[in-house]
Amino acid sequence: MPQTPSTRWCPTPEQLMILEEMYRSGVRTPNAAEIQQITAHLAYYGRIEGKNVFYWFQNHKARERQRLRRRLCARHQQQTAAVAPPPGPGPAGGSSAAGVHPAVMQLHHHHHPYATCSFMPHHLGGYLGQQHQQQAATLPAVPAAAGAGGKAMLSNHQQPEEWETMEHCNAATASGGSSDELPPCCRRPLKTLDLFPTKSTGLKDECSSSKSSSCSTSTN
Amino acid sequence: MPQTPSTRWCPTPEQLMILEEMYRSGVRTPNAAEIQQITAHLAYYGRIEGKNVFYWFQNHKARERQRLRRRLCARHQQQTAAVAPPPGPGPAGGSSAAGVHPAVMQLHHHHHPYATCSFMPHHLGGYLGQQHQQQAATLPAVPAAAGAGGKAMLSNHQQPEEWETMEHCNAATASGGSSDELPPCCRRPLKTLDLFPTKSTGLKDECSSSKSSSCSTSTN
DNA sequence: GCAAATTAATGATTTATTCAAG
DNA sequence: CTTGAATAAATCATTAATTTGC
Repeated sequence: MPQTPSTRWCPTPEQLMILEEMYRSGVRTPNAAEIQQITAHLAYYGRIEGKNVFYWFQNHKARERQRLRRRLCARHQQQTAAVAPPPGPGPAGGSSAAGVHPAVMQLHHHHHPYATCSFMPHHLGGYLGQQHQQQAATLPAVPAAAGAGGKAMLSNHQQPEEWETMEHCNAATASGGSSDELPPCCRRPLKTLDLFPTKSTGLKDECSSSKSSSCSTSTN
Repeated sequence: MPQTPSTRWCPTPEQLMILEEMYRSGVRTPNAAEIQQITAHLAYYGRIEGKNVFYWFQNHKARERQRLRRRLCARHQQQTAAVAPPPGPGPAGGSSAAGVHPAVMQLHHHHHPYATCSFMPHHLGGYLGQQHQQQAATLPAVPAAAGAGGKAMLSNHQQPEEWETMEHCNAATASGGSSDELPPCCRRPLKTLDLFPTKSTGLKDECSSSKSSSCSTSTN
C-alpha cells in the first residue's frame, strides 16, 4: 500500500528542528493564526497538520516541565533530611546556557506544498480546506453537517512558566503578532504557575487523596 | 449595538432542560456528530454553538462528579475526626431539584434556525459553515488559510464513571450511533476511573508532593 | 545478521483545575 | 455563587529504539 496509513504524525528531522528552535526562542502556546503559519511552513518538509503543531507544543511544554520537576524532586529528596534548601535552588551551575540564537523564525518563506491546514484532532471530519484530501473517502458516516474541532487552540501566548529555572531565553512574543484581534476572553493575566502545584487558591483537592509514591521510575 | 456582544453563551431554560435530560439519560461525552445534532436541535431555542454543547457536557460531568466527591469526602471526614469545624458559611441548602421528566430526547426534530455549527473554542475562526455569520466581520486578521478548531470532541462515549453512587440511569449509548467509522485510535477499552484518583498505574506522580489540604469548602 | 519481544519516547485524548463573566 | 470557557495535568496508545534468541 502506497500510503502508510500511519495514524500518528511522524515529524521529520527538519520539522522537529524548527519546532524545537521555536520553542527555544520562546514560543510556547501559539494561537490559531500562529499555528497556521507554522504548519504551513513545516508542511514544506512533509505532511503535517495544525493539530500536530498544537499537540507538539502542548506535549513539549508539559514534558519539559515534568522533566524539571523530576529533577528538582530527585535533588530535593536527596537533601531532604538535611535542611530546608535555599529558596532558589536554581539550575545550580547547570547548563544555564542562555545563549540562544535569535529570530530563527522565517527560515524560509514559501507557502503551501502540503499544509493540510485542517485542525480537528481526529476523525471529526476535516471538512475545511477539504480540497484535495486523498483520503476523503475514508471519512466516516458522520451525518452531514459535521462541524469541526471541539476544544482548541490556545490563544494568548503566556510566556512565563518554566521561565524560572529553564534557560529563560527572552525574545518574548517571538511570533511578532501582537496585533491580532485577541478576543476578550483570552487575556488571562499570566497565571503564576510554578513548578510545584502549590495550589494555594482555596478549595482545590476535594479530599486528602494521599498519593504517596516515591519518584522511583517503575516500569509500566 | 443591537446585539449584545456577550462573550458567553447563555443557555435558555429549554436548552438547559434538554441538555440535562440528555445527561440524565446517559449521554456523557457525545461525539462530533452527536454534538452537531444536539446543537442543531437546541439552536431552535436560541443561539448556540457546538462548542457550547461540548463544554456543557464536560463541565456538567466534571461538576457532578466533583459534587459527589465533596459529599463523600465530607461524610468521610465527618466520621473520621468527628470534629472538622465548618470553615465556610456554606451555601447550605442547594437547589437539588431533581424532578426531571423522562425521555425528552427528540422533543422536536426540525433542524436549523440558528445552529451556527461552528465548533472551535474561540476566536480561532469559524471558517466552516460560515455562511450567514452576522459577526463574520469581527473575525481576526488570521492570515488566510485559517484552519479550524484545535483540540476536540471526544469520540467514544464511555459511560461508566459516576455510575457508582450516582443515579446511574442506564439507557446507555443514548444517541444510537454506534455505527460510526470509529477510527483505530478511539477504541479505548473503557477506562476504569473511579471517583478518587487512585492512580495505581505505575510511575505516576513524579514526586511526593505532599498536597495536604482538607476537604474544607473554603469559598473561592 | 535478521526478526520477534521489550522498553523508552512521544503523539493524541481525556480529565481535572482554574479563571472570570453574569 | 453558579457556570461557561480555557488551560494544564494525567493518561492512553502507537511508533522508534533497543535488546534478545535463533
